[in-house]
Amino acid sequence: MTVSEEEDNKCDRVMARRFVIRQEAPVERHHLSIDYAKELNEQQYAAATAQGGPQLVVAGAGTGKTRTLVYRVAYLVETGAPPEQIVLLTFTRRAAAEMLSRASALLDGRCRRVRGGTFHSFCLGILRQHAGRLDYPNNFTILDASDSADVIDVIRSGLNLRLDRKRFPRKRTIQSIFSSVRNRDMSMEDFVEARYPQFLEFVEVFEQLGAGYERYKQDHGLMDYDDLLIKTLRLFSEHDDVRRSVATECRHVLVDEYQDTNRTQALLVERFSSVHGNVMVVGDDAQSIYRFRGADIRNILSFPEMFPGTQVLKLEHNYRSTQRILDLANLLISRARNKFDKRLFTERGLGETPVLVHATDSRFESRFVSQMILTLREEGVPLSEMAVLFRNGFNSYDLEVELNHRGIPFVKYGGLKLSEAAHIKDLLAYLKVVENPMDGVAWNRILQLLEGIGPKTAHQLISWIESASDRAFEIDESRFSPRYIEELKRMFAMLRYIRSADVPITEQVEVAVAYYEPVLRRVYYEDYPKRIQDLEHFVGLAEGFSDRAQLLSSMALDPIELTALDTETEVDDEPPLVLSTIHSAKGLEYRNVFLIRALDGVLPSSYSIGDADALDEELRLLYVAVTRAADQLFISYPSVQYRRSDGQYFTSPSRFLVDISEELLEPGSIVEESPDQTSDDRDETARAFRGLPSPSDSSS
DNA sequence: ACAAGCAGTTTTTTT
DNA sequence: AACTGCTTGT
Repeated sequence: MTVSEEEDNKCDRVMARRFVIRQEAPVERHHLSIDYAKELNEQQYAAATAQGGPQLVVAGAGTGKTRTLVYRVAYLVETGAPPEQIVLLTFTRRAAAEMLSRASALLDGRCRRVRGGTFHSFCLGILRQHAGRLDYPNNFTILDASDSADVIDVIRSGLNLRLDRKRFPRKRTIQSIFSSVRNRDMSMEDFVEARYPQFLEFVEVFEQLGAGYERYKQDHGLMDYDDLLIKTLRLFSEHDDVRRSVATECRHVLVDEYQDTNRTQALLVERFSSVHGNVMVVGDDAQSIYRFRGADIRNILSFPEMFPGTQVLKLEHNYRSTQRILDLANLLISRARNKFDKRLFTERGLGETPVLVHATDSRFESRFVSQMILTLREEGVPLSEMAVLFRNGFNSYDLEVELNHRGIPFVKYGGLKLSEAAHIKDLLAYLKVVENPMDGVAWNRILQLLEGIGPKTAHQLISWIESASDRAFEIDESRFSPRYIEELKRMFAMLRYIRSADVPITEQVEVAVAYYEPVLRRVYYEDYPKRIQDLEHFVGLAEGFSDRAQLLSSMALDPIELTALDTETEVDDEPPLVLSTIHSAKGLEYRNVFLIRALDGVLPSSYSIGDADALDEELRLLYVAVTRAADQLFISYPSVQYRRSDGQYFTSPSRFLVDISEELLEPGSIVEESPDQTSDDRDETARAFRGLPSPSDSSS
């Protein structure tokens, strides 16, 4: 590690460093097993076979971005890059896995060893190796957003704030403020002033809380999502030898969805590629939809400045959608305040005009969607080639009931995650304290599940556990109240067993579940059967992991959708219909797309009204939804909705959709045939909906 | 002093 | 469904 030192001082401005890379000798085409020029269009070919150096690929929706990246990986491997030195950073684990399996299929598995994943998981791997350099134990545990909020809550109660009846923000809000500030290079004060002016008086308290939060994590071996990125960056700047050795192993860095990276991620990309200088980022400024989480559109716009010598490539030929869908998409995006001078074109033909369907209420909307889906399936469209999209996870509850009722199998992406359900969090907490006995949040959770232990006692017990870390999991009977001592002993016995060597991970989970089940029955006496089912699924899931640490980090970084489990167990041969938030549908395509709840206040979200930038992002979100559709797009909205406070109320359709000409977006209404007109009148499904009205029946 | 239970409020989007 | 604040019970 001393070798590096004399060079270090010369180049402390890492950002400006430029490396000249000798280009690899051009490879003649007949040596390659894939005919890239034939498989790709001219623009895609240029991107896939580009030589080293920084490359920015601006790719509109449906222009074969994924395909290009897949061929890029194959090309790099074929032309001699060691697969394990190619790093493919994507937005979700799912995306990485899909791309790598497609690339592997092209080259008989030779791409298997390509490293791929999210920024967070890639950084986790680096940190696990070098945590010691940051005074962290290498078995540090990861806090998800609600764990962080719990830590913040602990700090807050420790601070003994005198609030004189002023409303202090909820722990969740504070957590998101902290995260936003750290992801944005902004001062706490500026951010709070801009986003939460009502809390401006608390800025000092926030600063104090934030400092306490950082200290607590450091002292207890905990990292939150932001730490995974920020601490990696810090590791690199404080230990240049680490930066160099990591970057040496990153011969080619490929980044998907670059428009949704934040400042930290952009800096990480720069560090990763700081030895070889081969970095290709792919993105579409029109599809930037993660501003709320710190994504900075300037990353993609100023990429060429950050990486001098960047070659910019564009993909504009859309292969996904028919022209009428693109016409609508182009119109929508042209109304964004920041105009994007990109116009998608297709050779797929005109196709069907997108429809805007008005439903009287959400039940009608659900019935319309289910009925159309059944009709389309009868016409030969597989369920899995159709998707229902919506703004918020809970927008599909009505529809889910209807789909269950009709026996239509579905998976939902973007709803509640398995690891976010309270009972799974409880179970994971047992494993977490065993993995990291300093994890006070996890202790707090499981201690309060015992009868007779509330916040105060839990707090005392945790202080005792922390001070006795060497004798952790042993109990000295005399110190504890007889009210809960027996329960406590039972729990510690269970934890000691899980902790003992040579217990396979599945057995650890089984033991924890066996212990936890009676607790669950008591705490969730109202709805425990469903929760017990989830636990059983979870036991099965544990089999896929080699050890506890792996299971825990995977649960934090790659959460499993709660509903995905239900459908997995059904012995349905038919791949299910997809329900998804628009965010989770990013990068995917479907033949038929239903966008439901296209209401003002939902899409655009009521939170964005009054903020021009936020509204713009909602518009891009709509653009993303529209461009998922290949063949047909149905947008629908109910004109009456419920609200707990004032019952039913009238709604208005999304402001983005009201003034669009009927040429581009055809209005439709739902007609219910009276039951006696049909042969099978008792059957609900026999009532036909006419989703696509002929011009004559638009009388209502 | 602390735990537990009840009622009313509040929910974006995600690693 | 989860969180907060309030009341009651030990």
